[in-house]
Amino acid sequence: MAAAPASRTDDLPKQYDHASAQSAWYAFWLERRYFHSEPDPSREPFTIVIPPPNVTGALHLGHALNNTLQDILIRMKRMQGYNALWVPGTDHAGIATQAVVERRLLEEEGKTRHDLGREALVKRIWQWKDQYEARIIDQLRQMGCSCDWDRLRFTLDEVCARAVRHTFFKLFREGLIYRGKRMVNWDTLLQTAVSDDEVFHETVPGHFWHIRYPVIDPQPGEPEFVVVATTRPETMLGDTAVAVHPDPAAALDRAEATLREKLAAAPEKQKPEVQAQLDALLERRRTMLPELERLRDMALAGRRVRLPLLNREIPLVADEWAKPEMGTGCVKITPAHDPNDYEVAQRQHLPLINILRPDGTINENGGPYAGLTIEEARRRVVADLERDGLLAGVEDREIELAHSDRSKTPIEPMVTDQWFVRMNELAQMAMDAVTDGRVKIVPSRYAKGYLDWLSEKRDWPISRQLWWGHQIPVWYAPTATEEDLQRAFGERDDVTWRWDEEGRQWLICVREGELAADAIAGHEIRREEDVLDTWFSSALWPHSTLGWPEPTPELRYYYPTSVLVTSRDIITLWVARMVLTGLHNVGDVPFRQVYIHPKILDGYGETMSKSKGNGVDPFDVIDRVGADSLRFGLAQMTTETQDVRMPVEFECPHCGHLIPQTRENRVLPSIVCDACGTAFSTQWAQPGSPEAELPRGPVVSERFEAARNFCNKLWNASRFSLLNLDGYTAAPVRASELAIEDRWVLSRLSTVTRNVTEAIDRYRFADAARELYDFAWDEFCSFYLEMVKQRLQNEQARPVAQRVLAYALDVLLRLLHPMIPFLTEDVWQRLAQLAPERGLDQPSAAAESIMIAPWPSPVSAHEDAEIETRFARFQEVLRGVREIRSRQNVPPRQAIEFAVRCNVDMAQLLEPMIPYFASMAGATATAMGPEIEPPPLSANAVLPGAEIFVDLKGLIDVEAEMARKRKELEKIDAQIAGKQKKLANENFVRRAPAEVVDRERAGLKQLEEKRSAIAALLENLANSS
RNA sequence: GGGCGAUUAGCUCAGUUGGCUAGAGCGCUGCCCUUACAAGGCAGAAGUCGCAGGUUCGAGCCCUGCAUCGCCCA
Repeated sequence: MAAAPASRTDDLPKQYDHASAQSAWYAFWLERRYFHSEPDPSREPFTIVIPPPNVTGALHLGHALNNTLQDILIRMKRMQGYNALWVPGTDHAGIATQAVVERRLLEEEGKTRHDLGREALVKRIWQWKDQYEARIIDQLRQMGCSCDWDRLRFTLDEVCARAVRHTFFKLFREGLIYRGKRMVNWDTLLQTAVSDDEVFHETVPGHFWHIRYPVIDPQPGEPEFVVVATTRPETMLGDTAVAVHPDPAAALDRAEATLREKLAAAPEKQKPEVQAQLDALLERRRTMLPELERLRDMALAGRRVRLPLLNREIPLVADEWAKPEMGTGCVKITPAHDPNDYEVAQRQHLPLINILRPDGTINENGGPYAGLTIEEARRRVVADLERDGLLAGVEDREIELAHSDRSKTPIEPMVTDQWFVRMNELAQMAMDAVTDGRVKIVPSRYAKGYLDWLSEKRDWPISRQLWWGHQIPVWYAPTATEEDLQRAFGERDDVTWRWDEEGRQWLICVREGELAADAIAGHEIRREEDVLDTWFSSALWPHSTLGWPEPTPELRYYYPTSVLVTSRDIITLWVARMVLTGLHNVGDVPFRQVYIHPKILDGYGETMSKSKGNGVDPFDVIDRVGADSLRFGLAQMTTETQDVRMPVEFECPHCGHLIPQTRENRVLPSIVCDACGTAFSTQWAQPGSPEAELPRGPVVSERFEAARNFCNKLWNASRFSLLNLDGYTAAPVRASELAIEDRWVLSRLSTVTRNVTEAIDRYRFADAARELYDFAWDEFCSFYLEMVKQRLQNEQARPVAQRVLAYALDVLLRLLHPMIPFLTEDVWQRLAQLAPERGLDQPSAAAESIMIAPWPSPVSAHEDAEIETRFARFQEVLRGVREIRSRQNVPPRQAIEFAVRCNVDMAQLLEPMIPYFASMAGATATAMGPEIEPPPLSANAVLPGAEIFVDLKGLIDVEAEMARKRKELEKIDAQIAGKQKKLANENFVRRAPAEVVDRERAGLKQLEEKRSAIAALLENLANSS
């Protein structure tokens, strides 16, 4: 037998070196172009398009999870023989990216975007994009993602831009895109509209001002003033009416009825509170109703009030928006700056007066207040009202104030010109695709939110007042006639136009390229400056990345894609819109399935995000535990219903101490280690600041340690196998040559293969990971390797043992490869050197890389129930022997003897395992069978159908053993009592299924046997002491 | 206010069709540096399954209500 060359063992360290495996094998895969896919009609495609990460910043663990799951799917399908394509790319993320770059511009150079100008700012953002795209790609590669990098796309690149232009043009020509005035959330800092989902609400202390509006020519008996209340007094400059409820009595009745119901239903301790509300309402009715009804009559009579400060006459209108149970019962109407008031204005045909400039200062409609900021205007308006005696009072009040997510400044609602996509038919198409099953959402509960949201069919606002994005391809021609347009563009089918009644101008849309300012002779045209919402380009992602609108071979072959893997918060914003544009542009759904995975939360249950400071860079985890452990850990956590909660720690770079991350320290630029007292920096350290000079403390989580330990276990199991494959020869292995442990491990392997494949196919990643973890650790390592050791030392048995071991390891590595790509490839390549040809029936050359090796299939011929039963028995007895050894403190080195009392069948089952008791528990079996006489001084363990006696010849601590046995008896008595009670229940015996009753009876019998065995031993011990 | 989910050992989570004497990893305790692995081995302790009702022979699981937390929508 040849000794292993020294170099080989040196090459196999006792701990898995993830860093070297990662750098070596990713380069190898790239070099072999395994990630690349070309259309090939002879093979079935399996396609995933990446949810493109924002170039705003680097990836965190949420992205790591998302991409790990995609890679697991892609790698398994590739091994299964599909032509697997994973299209990578990034998203320009309009407002988010522009906002970061603008913020830095201001912080570092004190400049605004207007100082720089559009072209220069966009250039800067491209630089940012290049930097972060590279970073993101690097992160994905470090994680081992097998993306086809030749097909990398960016939502603003030429290919995607062309798809955007064609889509816009098509929708515009079909009349599905229109321009109109809408109430938007205006961010006065960034000077753009932001969508509802970019707005967060915060409760802030504020005031409630009561203002008197003088009634013009009040009739006798009528009040001289109408009092309104507002939290935003400066908006009065844009008031165009005051509203009062058309039937205040009925409205109060309804409010009263609601409160009475609530009172009846309220729990006792809340009753007083509700009662107080009711009393207040009744009081209000008594004191205020007559006045409100009088105001209502005045409104119907066309009475007007004078708007203070500006002296504008505005009508009193009757509208249900005025709530008699709230405030003064009257409400001022500012249609251009309040969404509800806007609706009132639509109903009552009131004019809109916009009082704001884009930067949030008051415009010329604000008269003497023009040019002031909102805050200044508010102070002046309040002061002036007070001077004129028109301020009726001020209350302190908490108000829910909308803030922009991007700039963190208060949102001003404002009516502006915006562009929209008409959703009616498009939304219906997208709904149908899910209801009729062309798109399957997994888990299915998420389909509800998708359908509910689409069913509202709200038009999609697509314009953004930004510079970073796809500029809307529309030119305005306010002076031209239709004849002019006809003359200029009548010959072109790539130009289309439409009359904008509201803006009194022609809108001209061009499919590609630009229109010159003098494209229409004698008229000047001007391009729309707004850009499209980022989601407009993301919505096209599954087909734009494949080359649409060109009828490319890729589009024909890979579309529809197989599955989209994403997180639930963008089901509506993104998934729904992809379905809709896919159907409209290509005529088919973009993907067959949508898999929604969990979110990663921090220790407080908050979503992980960079901006919050609780984001974890996958690099930190990879650096500490390796990409394989990161991936396997994430897969283990991906369960069906639960989000992943992950408390994280800072690792002190000086002493390695872990400091839990808290809400307080997670935003600090530097932290002082509480173990060694030395400071280190965090992700918040500004470049150039003193903190940035400190060594950086990575953020890590203990939750990856189990996966790390597992990878190390696998490494060592592989190491053992490799060290024992010297002299390996390939040859067919006949069934008759297989040892018990071979047959057992092959049987288990087949079952595991089936379960893992099914679990991954059903997106049950945690199940698949657990199946592999348990098998690899508890069966392959703890039993198979332990048992095969003996045969590997034996000249005769060695060749077959090596063949089975090489085969079993080979299959296990392949099953693990999608989750643990680097380690499995590393071992695969080493295995190839020792055992290049592997297999049981017909050994053949192994694939040159595990990445392209075939995915294992279950082998029914290997599944053997009898062997598995025998093993289960053996494992139980082994555990019994070990337990006695441990509880009697018999040192591991000291040999012991044991006997098993059991029936003949079981004795036969156990007989062949006798050598393994010796090697695995240091125990010699002296006898097995029904007629065993226990040694005089022994400890026992009672199993179903077997009793184990370990001969302790004077070593035994009798008192301890007796105490232990008494305790055990108590426990069993309780269990027996439970079962007896159950079986005494006639209802149970009569109504439960027979098999359940039988099982209970058998269980009781077993317990009783166990009880008497223990009682007998106790007596024996008592006598012998 | 509406919808979806969660609540199981100190921590992080499994638990399929109701049959459970409720499992795992980490942590904890005891023994062991046994030539694959101390990131390991063997053994052990630890749970009123959020609370209150209900259905059922039987509930961690099904139903109702409540509490707390999270997400989405208004």
